Amino acid sequence: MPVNKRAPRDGHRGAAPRAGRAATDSRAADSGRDEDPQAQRRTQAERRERTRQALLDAALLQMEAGESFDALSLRSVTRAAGVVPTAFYRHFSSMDQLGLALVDESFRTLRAMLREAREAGPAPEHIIQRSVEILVDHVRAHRPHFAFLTRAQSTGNGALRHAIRIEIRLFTSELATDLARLPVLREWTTEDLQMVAGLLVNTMTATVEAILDVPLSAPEAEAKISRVAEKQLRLVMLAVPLWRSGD
Amino acid sequence: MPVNKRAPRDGHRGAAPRAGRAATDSRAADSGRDEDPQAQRRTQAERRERTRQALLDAALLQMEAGESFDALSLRSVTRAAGVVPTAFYRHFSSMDQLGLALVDESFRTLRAMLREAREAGPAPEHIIQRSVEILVDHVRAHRPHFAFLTRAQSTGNGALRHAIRIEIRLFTSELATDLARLPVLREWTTEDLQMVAGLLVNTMTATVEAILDVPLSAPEAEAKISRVAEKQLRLVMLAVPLWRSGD
DNA sequence: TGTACATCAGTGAACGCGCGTTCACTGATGTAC
DNA sequence: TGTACATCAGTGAACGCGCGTTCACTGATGTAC
Repeated sequence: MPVNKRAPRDGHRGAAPRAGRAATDSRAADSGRDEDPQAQRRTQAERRERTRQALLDAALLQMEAGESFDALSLRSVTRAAGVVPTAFYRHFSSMDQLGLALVDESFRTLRAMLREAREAGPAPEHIIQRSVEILVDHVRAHRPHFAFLTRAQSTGNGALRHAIRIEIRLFTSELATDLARLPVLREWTTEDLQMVAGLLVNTMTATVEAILDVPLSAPEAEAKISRVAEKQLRLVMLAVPLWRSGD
Repeated sequence: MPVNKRAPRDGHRGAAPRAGRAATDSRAADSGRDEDPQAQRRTQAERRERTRQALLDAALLQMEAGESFDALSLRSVTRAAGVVPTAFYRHFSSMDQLGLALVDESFRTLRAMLREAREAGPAPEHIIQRSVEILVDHVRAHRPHFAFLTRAQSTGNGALRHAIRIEIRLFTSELATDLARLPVLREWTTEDLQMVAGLLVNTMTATVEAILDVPLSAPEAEAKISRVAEKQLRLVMLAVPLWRSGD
Protein backbone atom coordinates (compact mmCIF):
# COMPACT_ATOMS: atom_id res chain seq x y z
CA MET A 1 0.00 0.00 0.00
CA PRO A 2 2.23 2.76 -1.26
CA VAL A 3 2.11 6.13 0.42
CA ASN A 4 2.44 7.72 -2.95
CA LYS A 5 -0.86 7.15 -4.57
CA ARG A 6 0.23 6.86 -8.15
CA ALA A 7 -0.22 3.38 -9.51
CA PRO A 8 2.79 1.21 -8.79
CA ARG A 9 4.70 0.53 -11.95
CA ASP A 10 5.61 -2.94 -10.85
CA GLY A 11 2.47 -4.56 -9.54
CA HIS A 12 4.13 -7.87 -8.82
CA ARG A 13 6.06 -6.34 -5.92
CA GLY A 14 3.07 -4.87 -4.16
CA ALA A 15 3.96 -6.59 -0.90
CA ALA A 16 7.15 -4.60 -0.48
CA PRO A 17 6.95 -1.69 1.96
CA ARG A 18 6.98 1.74 0.37
CA ALA A 19 8.28 5.12 1.33
CA GLY A 20 6.93 6.50 4.57
CA ARG A 21 5.05 3.38 5.43
CA ALA A 22 7.39 1.10 7.27
CA ALA A 23 8.45 3.55 9.93
CA THR A 24 5.55 5.92 10.35
CA ASP A 25 3.13 3.85 12.37
CA SER A 26 3.83 5.97 15.42
CA ARG A 27 2.90 9.16 13.60
CA ALA A 28 -0.78 8.61 14.28
CA ALA A 29 -1.74 11.86 12.56
CA ASP A 30 -1.45 9.84 9.40
CA SER A 31 -4.91 8.38 9.81
CA GLY A 32 -5.55 8.87 6.10
CA ARG A 33 -7.35 5.81 4.88
CA ASP A 34 -7.50 4.99 1.20
CA GLU A 35 -10.82 6.74 0.83
CA ASP A 36 -9.42 9.96 2.24
CA PRO A 37 -9.38 12.36 -0.72
CA GLN A 38 -6.50 14.23 0.88
CA ALA A 39 -4.40 11.12 0.55
CA GLN A 40 -5.20 10.60 -3.11
CA ARG A 41 -3.33 13.66 -4.28
CA ARG A 42 -0.15 14.73 -2.66
CA THR A 43 2.05 17.46 -3.93
CA GLN A 44 5.55 16.48 -4.85
CA ALA A 45 6.86 18.45 -1.86
CA GLU A 46 4.61 16.52 0.50
CA ARG A 47 5.74 13.18 -0.84
CA ARG A 48 9.35 14.28 -0.64
CA GLU A 49 8.88 15.24 2.99
CA ARG A 50 7.23 11.92 3.74
CA THR A 51 10.16 9.94 2.41
CA ARG A 52 12.59 12.11 4.32
CA GLN A 53 10.64 11.50 7.50
CA ALA A 54 10.46 7.78 6.76
CA LEU A 55 14.25 7.68 6.56
CA LEU A 56 14.62 9.53 9.86
CA ASP A 57 12.04 7.31 11.54
CA ALA A 58 13.67 4.15 10.22
CA ALA A 59 17.00 5.23 11.68
CA LEU A 60 15.39 6.09 15.02
CA LEU A 61 13.60 2.76 15.13
CA GLN A 62 16.79 0.81 14.57
CA MET A 63 18.61 2.75 17.27
CA GLU A 64 15.78 2.25 19.70
CA ALA A 65 16.15 -1.46 19.03
CA GLY A 66 19.69 -1.27 20.38
CA GLU A 67 21.95 -0.53 17.42
CA SER A 68 24.50 2.19 17.84
CA PHE A 69 24.40 5.01 15.34
CA ASP A 70 27.53 4.17 13.47
CA ALA A 71 26.44 0.57 13.10
CA LEU A 72 23.46 1.71 11.02
CA SER A 73 23.89 1.24 7.29
CA LEU A 74 22.45 3.41 4.59
CA ARG A 75 21.03 0.32 2.94
CA SER A 76 19.26 -0.98 6.05
CA VAL A 77 17.74 2.45 6.66
CA THR A 78 16.44 2.79 3.11
CA ARG A 79 15.21 -0.79 3.22
CA ALA A 80 13.19 -0.07 6.38
CA ALA A 81 11.91 3.17 4.85
CA GLY A 82 10.65 1.25 1.82
CA VAL A 83 12.84 3.01 -0.66
CA VAL A 84 15.71 2.05 -2.93
CA PRO A 85 19.24 2.79 -1.58
CA THR A 86 20.00 5.46 -4.14
CA ALA A 87 16.90 7.44 -3.18
CA PHE A 88 18.69 8.23 0.08
CA TYR A 89 20.88 10.79 -1.69
CA ARG A 90 17.84 12.86 -2.69
CA HIS A 91 17.53 13.73 1.02
CA PHE A 92 20.91 13.43 2.73
CA SER A 93 24.44 13.44 1.39
CA SER A 94 25.54 10.82 3.92
CA MET A 95 24.45 9.01 7.06
CA ASP A 96 26.29 11.63 9.09
CA GLN A 97 24.00 14.31 7.70
CA LEU A 98 21.00 12.20 8.61
CA GLY A 99 22.43 11.93 12.11
CA LEU A 100 22.65 15.69 12.44
CA ALA A 101 19.05 15.99 11.25
CA LEU A 102 18.09 13.55 14.01
CA VAL A 103 19.91 15.68 16.56
CA ASP A 104 17.87 18.66 15.40
CA GLU A 105 14.63 16.77 15.55
CA SER A 106 15.36 15.25 18.95
CA PHE A 107 16.35 18.53 20.53
CA ARG A 108 13.20 20.12 19.17
CA THR A 109 11.34 17.50 21.22
CA LEU A 110 13.49 18.27 24.24
CA ARG A 111 12.95 21.99 24.00
CA ALA A 112 9.20 21.51 23.74
CA MET A 113 9.48 19.63 27.01
CA LEU A 114 11.45 22.42 28.65
CA ARG A 115 8.91 24.98 27.54
CA GLU A 116 6.18 22.94 29.13
CA ALA A 117 8.22 22.60 32.31
CA ARG A 118 8.79 26.35 32.51
CA GLU A 119 5.17 27.18 31.92
CA ALA A 120 4.07 24.70 34.55
CA GLY A 121 6.03 27.15 36.68
CA PRO A 122 4.99 28.81 39.80
CA ALA A 123 4.07 26.17 42.36
CA PRO A 124 7.41 26.15 44.16
CA GLU A 125 6.36 23.44 46.55
CA HIS A 126 5.76 20.84 43.88
CA ILE A 127 8.09 22.07 41.17
CA ILE A 128 10.47 19.12 41.53
CA GLN A 129 7.73 16.52 41.51
CA ARG A 130 6.14 18.20 38.51
CA SER A 131 9.43 18.44 36.60
CA VAL A 132 10.17 14.76 37.05
CA GLU A 133 6.64 13.93 35.96
CA ILE A 134 7.04 16.00 32.79
CA LEU A 135 10.41 14.40 32.10
CA VAL A 136 9.13 10.87 32.48
CA ASP A 137 6.02 11.58 30.41
CA HIS A 138 8.11 12.99 27.60
CA VAL A 139 10.52 10.09 27.60
CA ARG A 140 7.57 7.75 27.35
CA ALA A 141 5.99 9.77 24.55
CA HIS A 142 9.20 10.31 22.57
CA ARG A 143 11.20 7.27 23.47
CA PRO A 144 12.97 7.04 20.09
CA HIS A 145 14.28 10.60 20.34
CA PHE A 146 15.62 10.14 23.84
CA ALA A 147 17.09 6.75 22.97
CA PHE A 148 18.80 8.32 20.01
CA LEU A 149 20.30 11.13 22.06
CA THR A 150 21.63 8.91 24.83
CA ARG A 151 23.04 6.41 22.31
CA ALA A 152 24.56 8.89 19.89
CA GLN A 153 26.11 10.88 22.70
CA SER A 154 28.81 8.30 23.21
CA THR A 155 28.70 6.58 19.86
CA GLY A 156 30.14 7.08 16.44
CA ASN A 157 31.00 10.19 14.53
CA GLY A 158 32.74 12.95 16.47
CA ALA A 159 30.60 15.69 14.92
CA LEU A 160 27.39 14.05 16.13
CA ARG A 161 28.75 13.57 19.61
CA HIS A 162 29.96 17.14 19.67
CA ALA A 163 26.61 18.55 18.52
CA ILE A 164 24.83 16.73 21.33
CA ARG A 165 27.32 17.78 24.01
CA ILE A 166 26.99 21.40 22.91
CA GLU A 167 23.21 21.28 23.18
CA ILE A 168 23.32 19.72 26.63
CA ARG A 169 25.81 22.32 27.80
CA LEU A 170 23.51 25.02 26.44
CA PHE A 171 20.63 23.49 28.29
CA THR A 172 22.68 23.44 31.50
CA SER A 173 23.49 27.13 31.10
CA GLU A 174 19.83 27.99 30.58
CA LEU A 175 18.97 26.15 33.74
CA ALA A 176 21.73 28.04 35.57
CA THR A 177 20.18 31.30 34.37
CA ASP A 178 16.77 30.24 35.60
CA LEU A 179 18.25 29.28 38.96
CA ALA A 180 19.98 32.65 39.29
CA ARG A 181 16.54 34.23 39.66
CA LEU A 182 15.77 32.32 42.85
CA PRO A 183 16.33 34.46 45.94
CA VAL A 184 18.56 31.90 47.67
CA LEU A 185 20.88 31.79 44.67
CA ARG A 186 21.08 35.49 43.91
CA GLU A 187 24.55 35.90 45.41
CA TRP A 188 26.12 32.80 43.88
CA THR A 189 29.06 32.88 41.50
CA THR A 190 28.53 31.82 37.90
CA GLU A 191 30.68 28.74 38.39
CA ASP A 192 28.67 27.61 41.36
CA LEU A 193 25.40 28.12 39.49
CA GLN A 194 26.76 26.02 36.64
CA MET A 195 27.88 23.47 39.19
CA VAL A 196 24.40 23.04 40.65
CA ALA A 197 22.78 23.11 37.22
CA GLY A 198 25.22 20.41 36.11
CA LEU A 199 24.31 18.29 39.09
CA LEU A 200 20.61 18.60 38.28
CA VAL A 201 21.13 17.88 34.59
CA ASN A 202 23.31 14.85 35.40
CA THR A 203 20.56 13.53 37.61
CA MET A 204 17.95 13.99 34.90
CA THR A 205 20.19 12.44 32.26
CA ALA A 206 20.78 9.40 34.45
CA THR A 207 17.04 9.19 35.05
CA VAL A 208 16.32 9.19 31.33
CA GLU A 209 18.84 6.41 30.78
CA ALA A 210 17.36 4.40 33.61
CA ILE A 211 13.87 4.70 32.15
CA LEU A 212 15.03 3.72 28.69
CA ASP A 213 16.67 0.68 30.23
CA VAL A 214 13.46 -0.54 31.76
CA PRO A 215 11.20 -2.72 29.58
CA LEU A 216 8.21 -0.80 28.27
CA SER A 217 5.73 -2.67 30.39
CA ALA A 218 7.12 -2.24 33.88
CA PRO A 219 5.21 0.68 35.40
CA GLU A 220 6.30 -0.09 38.94
CA ALA A 221 10.00 0.01 37.99
CA GLU A 222 9.37 3.29 36.23
CA ALA A 223 7.59 4.67 39.27
CA LYS A 224 10.52 3.74 41.45
CA ILE A 225 12.93 5.52 39.14
CA SER A 226 10.76 8.63 39.27
CA ARG A 227 10.60 8.50 43.05
CA VAL A 228 14.38 8.16 43.37
CA ALA A 229 14.95 11.01 40.90
CA GLU A 230 12.62 13.24 42.90
CA LYS A 231 14.46 12.46 46.09
CA GLN A 232 17.82 13.15 44.50
CA LEU A 233 16.68 16.53 43.24
CA ARG A 234 15.10 17.40 46.57
CA LEU A 235 18.29 16.42 48.39
CA VAL A 236 20.37 18.69 46.17
CA MET A 237 18.01 21.62 46.63
CA LEU A 238 18.04 21.01 50.36
CA ALA A 239 21.75 21.76 50.42
CA VAL A 240 21.50 24.96 48.42
CA PRO A 241 20.68 27.34 51.31
CA LEU A 242 23.68 25.97 53.23
CA TRP A 243 26.20 26.54 50.49
CA ARG A 244 28.52 29.49 50.86
CA SER A 245 29.26 30.42 47.27
CA GLY A 246 32.43 32.24 46.34
CA ASP A 247 34.84 30.77 48.88
CA MET B 1 60.75 -7.17 14.75
CA PRO B 2 58.46 -10.03 15.69
CA VAL B 3 57.58 -10.54 19.30
CA ASN B 4 57.90 -14.23 18.77
CA LYS B 5 61.57 -14.80 18.38
CA ARG B 6 61.50 -17.63 15.93
CA ALA B 7 62.89 -16.62 12.56
CA PRO B 8 60.19 -15.18 10.34
CA ARG B 9 59.34 -17.56 7.59
CA ASP B 10 58.67 -14.78 5.13
CA GLY B 11 61.53 -12.32 5.42
CA HIS B 12 60.20 -10.04 2.72
CA ARG B 13 57.36 -8.89 4.95
CA GLY B 14 59.49 -7.95 7.92
CA ALA B 15 58.03 -4.43 8.03
CA ALA B 16 54.59 -5.70 8.94
CA PRO B 17 53.70 -5.41 12.63
CA ARG B 18 53.62 -8.69 14.47
CA ALA B 19 51.61 -10.09 17.32
CA GLY B 20 51.79 -8.14 20.53
CA ARG B 21 53.85 -5.37 19.04
CA ALA B 22 51.48 -2.89 17.50
CA ALA B 23 49.36 -2.30 20.54
CA THR B 24 51.63 -3.00 23.49
CA ASP B 25 53.74 0.12 23.60
CA SER B 26 51.95 1.23 26.74
CA ARG B 27 52.86 -1.95 28.57
CA ALA B 28 56.26 -0.57 29.54
CA ALA B 29 57.13 -3.71 31.51
CA ASP B 30 58.08 -5.09 28.10
CA SER B 31 61.50 -3.47 28.17
CA GLY B 32 63.03 -6.67 26.81
CA ARG B 33 65.50 -5.69 24.13
CA ASP B 34 66.69 -8.22 21.61
CA GLU B 35 69.73 -9.06 23.71
CA ASP B 36 67.55 -9.84 26.72
CA PRO B 37 67.89 -13.62 27.10
CA GLN B 38 64.40 -13.68 28.67
CA ALA B 39 63.00 -12.40 25.41
CA GLN B 40 64.81 -14.91 23.27
CA ARG B 41 62.86 -17.83 24.57
CA ARG B 42 59.23 -17.50 25.43
CA THR B 43 57.09 -20.38 26.31
CA GLN B 44 54.17 -21.05 24.05
CA ALA B 45 51.82 -19.97 26.81
CA GLU B 46 53.58 -16.63 27.15
CA ARG B 47 53.38 -15.93 23.45
CA ARG B 48 49.75 -16.95 23.41
CA GLU B 49 49.02 -14.52 26.22
CA ARG B 50 50.88 -11.75 24.38
CA THR B 51 48.77 -12.12 21.27
CA ARG B 52 45.59 -12.19 23.32
CA GLN B 53 46.64 -9.00 25.04
CA ALA B 54 47.58 -7.41 21.71
CA LEU B 55 44.06 -8.09 20.45
CA LEU B 56 42.49 -6.55 23.56
CA ASP B 57 44.80 -3.54 23.38
CA ALA B 58 44.12 -3.02 19.68
CA ALA B 59 40.37 -2.97 20.36
CA LEU B 60 40.82 -0.53 23.27
CA LEU B 61 42.97 1.73 21.15
CA GLN B 62 40.41 1.92 18.39
CA MET B 63 37.63 2.70 20.83
CA GLU B 64 39.71 5.37 22.50
CA ALA B 65 40.10 6.91 19.05
CA GLY B 66 36.34 7.35 18.90
CA GLU B 67 34.93 4.21 17.34
CA SER B 68 31.98 2.60 19.01
CA PHE B 69 32.35 -1.01 20.01
CA ASP B 70 30.04 -2.51 17.47
CA ALA B 71 31.72 -0.59 14.68
CA LEU B 72 34.95 -2.48 15.37
CA SER B 73 35.68 -5.26 12.91
CA LEU B 74 37.46 -8.46 13.66
CA ARG B 75 39.75 -7.79 10.72
CA SER B 76 40.75 -4.30 11.80
CA VAL B 77 41.50 -5.54 15.31
CA THR B 78 43.68 -8.40 14.11
CA ARG B 79 45.37 -6.07 11.63
CA ALA B 80 46.28 -3.64 14.42
CA ALA B 81 47.42 -6.53 16.59
CA GLY B 82 49.77 -7.70 13.82
CA VAL B 83 48.11 -11.03 13.33
CA VAL B 84 46.18 -12.74 10.55
CA PRO B 85 42.34 -12.59 10.86
CA THR B 86 41.95 -16.30 11.46
CA ALA B 87 44.34 -16.17 14.43
CA PHE B 88 41.59 -14.28 16.26
CA TYR B 89 39.64 -17.51 16.77
CA ARG B 90 42.46 -19.03 18.79
CA HIS B 91 41.58 -16.51 21.50
CA PHE B 92 37.95 -15.48 21.20
CA SER B 93 34.99 -17.08 19.52
CA SER B 94 33.63 -13.69 18.41
CA MET B 95 34.04 -9.96 18.88
CA ASP B 96 31.33 -10.13 21.54
CA GLN B 97 33.50 -12.45 23.62
CA LEU B 98 36.41 -10.06 23.25
CA GLY B 99 34.08 -7.29 24.45
CA LEU B 100 33.23 -9.24 27.59
CA ALA B 101 36.94 -9.82 28.23
CA LEU B 102 37.42 -6.05 27.98
CA VAL B 103 34.63 -5.50 30.50
CA ASP B 104 36.46 -7.85 32.88
CA GLU B 105 39.78 -6.14 32.36
CA SER B 106 38.34 -2.64 32.70
CA PHE B 107 36.47 -3.41 35.88
CA ARG B 108 39.61 -4.94 37.35
CA THR B 109 41.17 -1.50 36.84
CA LEU B 110 38.16 0.16 38.41
CA ARG B 111 38.18 -2.10 41.44
CA ALA B 112 41.88 -1.46 41.98
CA MET B 113 40.96 2.22 42.09
CA LEU B 114 38.20 1.63 44.62
CA ARG B 115 40.53 -0.35 46.84
CA GLU B 116 42.97 2.52 46.82
CA ALA B 117 40.22 4.98 47.60
CA ARG B 118 39.02 2.88 50.55
CA GLU B 119 42.50 2.49 51.97
CA ALA B 120 43.17 6.20 51.65
CA GLY B 121 40.33 6.17 54.15
CA PRO B 122 40.17 7.92 57.42
CA ALA B 123 40.71 11.63 56.88
CA PRO B 124 37.06 12.60 56.86
CA GLU B 125 37.78 16.25 56.21
CA HIS B 126 39.50 15.67 52.91
CA ILE B 127 37.91 12.45 51.83
CA ILE B 128 35.99 14.06 48.97
CA GLN B 129 38.97 15.95 47.64
CA ARG B 130 41.09 12.81 47.88
CA SER B 131 38.47 10.64 46.15
CA VAL B 132 38.19 12.99 43.20
CA GLU B 133 41.97 13.11 42.98
CA ILE B 134 42.19 9.34 42.88
CA LEU B 135 39.42 9.18 40.29
CA VAL B 136 41.07 11.71 37.99
CA ASP B 137 44.49 10.09 38.35
CA HIS B 138 43.08 6.71 37.46
CA VAL B 139 41.24 8.02 34.43
CA ARG B 140 44.44 9.59 33.23
CA ALA B 141 46.45 6.42 33.85
CA HIS B 142 43.89 4.03 32.37
CA ARG B 143 42.20 6.22 29.82
CA PRO B 144 41.52 3.35 27.37
CA HIS B 145 39.67 1.32 29.99
CA PHE B 146 37.47 4.20 31.05
CA ALA B 147 36.85 5.23 27.45
CA PHE B 148 35.82 1.67 26.70
CA LEU B 149 33.39 1.49 29.61
CA THR B 150 31.68 4.79 28.87
CA ARG B 151 31.44 3.98 25.16
CA ALA B 152 30.33 0.40 25.46
CA GLN B 153 27.76 1.29 28.10
CA SER B 154 25.43 2.77 25.52
CA THR B 155 26.75 1.09 22.40
CA GLY B 156 26.20 -2.15 20.61
CA ASN B 157 25.54 -5.61 21.92
CA GLY B 158 22.93 -5.91 24.63
CA ALA B 159 24.99 -8.41 26.63
CA LEU B 160 27.93 -6.02 26.87
CA ARG B 161 25.72 -3.15 27.90
CA HIS B 162 24.03 -5.32 30.47
CA ALA B 163 27.31 -6.55 31.94
CA ILE B 164 28.48 -2.98 32.45
CA ARG B 165 25.20 -1.81 33.98
CA ILE B 166 25.28 -4.73 36.40
CA GLU B 167 28.80 -3.87 37.53
CA ILE B 168 27.94 -0.22 38.05
CA ARG B 169 24.86 -1.14 40.03
CA LEU B 170 27.01 -3.45 42.15
CA PHE B 171 29.45 -0.64 42.72
CA THR B 172 26.62 1.67 43.77
CA SER B 173 25.39 -0.91 46.28
CA GLU B 174 28.87 -1.27 47.75
CA LEU B 175 29.07 2.47 48.16
CA ALA B 176 25.65 2.44 49.85
CA THR B 177 26.97 -0.16 52.29
CA ASP B 178 30.02 1.97 53.05
CA LEU B 179 27.80 4.98 53.59
CA ALA B 180 25.57 3.07 56.00
CA ARG B 181 28.49 2.99 58.44
CA LEU B 182 28.60 6.76 58.75
CA PRO B 183 26.88 7.96 61.96
CA VAL B 184 24.65 10.47 60.13
CA LEU B 185 23.32 7.77 57.85
CA ARG B 186 22.79 5.01 60.38
CA GLU B 187 19.01 5.46 60.50
CA TRP B 188 18.43 5.76 56.77
CA THR B 189 16.30 3.36 54.78
CA THR B 190 18.00 1.15 52.19
CA GLU B 191 16.26 2.98 49.35
CA ASP B 192 17.52 6.33 50.57
CA LEU B 193 21.06 5.02 50.93
CA GLN B 194 20.89 3.72 47.36
CA MET B 195 19.48 7.07 46.31
CA VAL B 196 22.43 9.01 47.72
CA ALA B 197 24.94 6.44 46.45
CA GLY B 198 23.34 6.73 43.01
CA LEU B 199 23.69 10.49 43.10
CA LEU B 200 27.37 10.22 43.98
CA VAL B 201 28.02 7.57 41.33
CA ASN B 202 26.19 9.63 38.69
CA THR B 203 28.38 12.58 39.55
CA MET B 204 31.54 10.54 39.26
CA THR B 205 30.39 8.96 36.00
CA ALA B 206 29.68 12.37 34.52
CA THR B 207 33.09 13.55 35.72
CA VAL B 208 34.81 10.65 34.00
CA GLU B 209 33.01 11.42 30.75
CA ALA B 210 33.91 15.09 31.02
CA ILE B 211 37.58 14.27 31.51
CA LEU B 212 37.61 11.85 28.60
CA ASP B 213 36.08 14.59 26.49
CA VAL B 214 38.89 17.02 27.21
CA PRO B 215 41.95 16.86 24.96
CA LEU B 216 44.90 15.16 26.66
CA SER B 217 46.91 18.32 26.96
CA ALA B 218 44.53 20.68 28.75
CA PRO B 219 45.46 20.51 32.42
CA GLU B 220 43.53 23.64 33.33
CA ALA B 221 40.30 22.24 31.86
CA GLU B 222 40.90 19.03 33.76
CA ALA B 223 41.53 20.97 36.96
CA LYS B 224 38.25 22.80 36.52
CA ILE B 225 36.36 19.57 36.06
CA SER B 226 37.93 18.21 39.26
CA ARG B 227 37.03 21.36 41.16
CA VAL B 228 33.40 21.23 40.00
CA ALA B 229 33.15 17.53 40.83
CA GLU B 230 34.44 18.21 44.34
CA LYS B 231 31.90 20.95 44.86
CA GLN B 232 29.07 18.77 43.62
CA LEU B 233 30.01 15.98 46.00
CA ARG B 234 30.41 18.40 48.91
CA LEU B 235 27.04 19.94 48.14
CA VAL B 236 25.37 16.55 48.23
CA MET B 237 27.03 15.59 51.49
CA LEU B 238 26.03 18.94 52.94
CA ALA B 239 22.38 18.00 52.52
CA VAL B 240 22.71 14.60 54.12
CA PRO B 241 22.31 15.67 57.79
CA LEU B 242 19.13 17.56 56.84
CA TRP B 243 17.41 14.65 55.15
CA ARG B 244 14.66 12.93 57.05
CA SER B 245 14.82 9.40 55.72
CA GLY B 246 11.85 7.15 55.78
CA ASP B 247 9.05 9.64 55.25
C1' DT C 1 -9.09 24.09 -20.32
C1' DG C 2 -5.29 21.78 -23.22
C1' DT C 3 -0.67 20.93 -24.77
C1' DA C 4 4.43 20.66 -24.63
C1' DC C 5 8.24 20.70 -22.01
C1' DA C 6 11.08 20.82 -17.55
C1' DT C 7 11.77 19.15 -13.12
C1' DC C 8 13.00 15.76 -10.01
C1' DA C 9 11.83 11.77 -6.49
C1' DG C 10 12.56 7.38 -6.95
C1' DT C 11 14.49 3.10 -9.82
C1' DG C 12 17.61 -0.77 -10.78
C1' DA C 13 21.91 -2.58 -12.55
C1' DA C 14 26.57 -2.53 -11.70
C1' DC C 15 31.11 -1.70 -9.43
C1' DG C 16 34.76 -2.62 -6.19
C1' DC C 17 35.62 -3.32 -1.23
C1' DG C 18 36.05 -4.99 3.47
C1' DC C 19 33.78 -8.09 6.10
C1' DG C 20 33.31 -12.86 8.99
C1' DT C 21 34.17 -17.49 8.55
C1' DT C 22 35.88 -22.19 6.48
C1' DC C 23 39.61 -24.90 5.53
C1' DA C 24 43.90 -27.34 4.96
C1' DC C 25 48.46 -26.01 6.17
C1' DT C 26 53.14 -25.08 8.66
C1' DG C 27 56.55 -25.29 11.79
C1' DA C 28 58.18 -24.14 16.49
C1' DT C 29 57.43 -25.73 21.14
C1' DG C 30 56.21 -29.36 24.35
C1' DT C 31 56.39 -34.18 25.98
C1' DA C 32 57.18 -39.17 26.31
C1' DC C 33 60.51 -42.45 26.04
C1' DT D 1 71.15 -35.92 26.46
C1' DG D 2 68.70 -37.42 21.97
C1' DT D 3 64.86 -38.85 19.12
C1' DA D 4 60.01 -39.29 17.53
C1' DC D 5 55.69 -37.74 17.81
C1' DA D 6 51.77 -34.58 19.42
C1' DT D 7 50.13 -30.16 20.14
C1' DC D 8 48.65 -25.90 18.72
C1' DA D 9 49.40 -20.61 17.63
C1' DG D 10 49.52 -18.56 13.64
C1' DT D 11 49.14 -18.69 8.16
C1' DG D 12 47.03 -17.73 3.67
C1' DA D 13 43.73 -18.75 0.07
C1' DA D 14 39.08 -18.80 -0.77
C1' DC D 15 33.99 -18.12 -0.21
C1' DG D 16 29.74 -15.52 -0.30
C1' DC D 17 27.63 -11.24 1.49
C1' DG D 18 26.17 -6.57 2.47
C1' DC D 19 28.03 -2.36 1.98
C1' DG D 20 28.38 2.78 -0.24
C1' DT D 21 28.38 4.92 -4.43
C1' DT D 22 28.04 5.71 -9.79
C1' DC D 23 25.18 5.96 -13.50
C1' DA D 24 21.64 6.26 -16.96
C1' DC D 25 16.77 5.76 -16.56
C1' DT D 26 11.51 6.52 -15.82
C1' DG D 27 7.42 8.63 -15.32
C1' DA D 28 4.37 11.50 -12.39
C1' DT D 29 3.96 16.28 -11.07
C1' DG D 30 4.72 21.13 -12.01
C1' DT D 31 4.75 25.13 -15.14
C1' DA D 32 4.56 28.16 -19.20
C1' DC D 33 1.95 29.28 -22.88
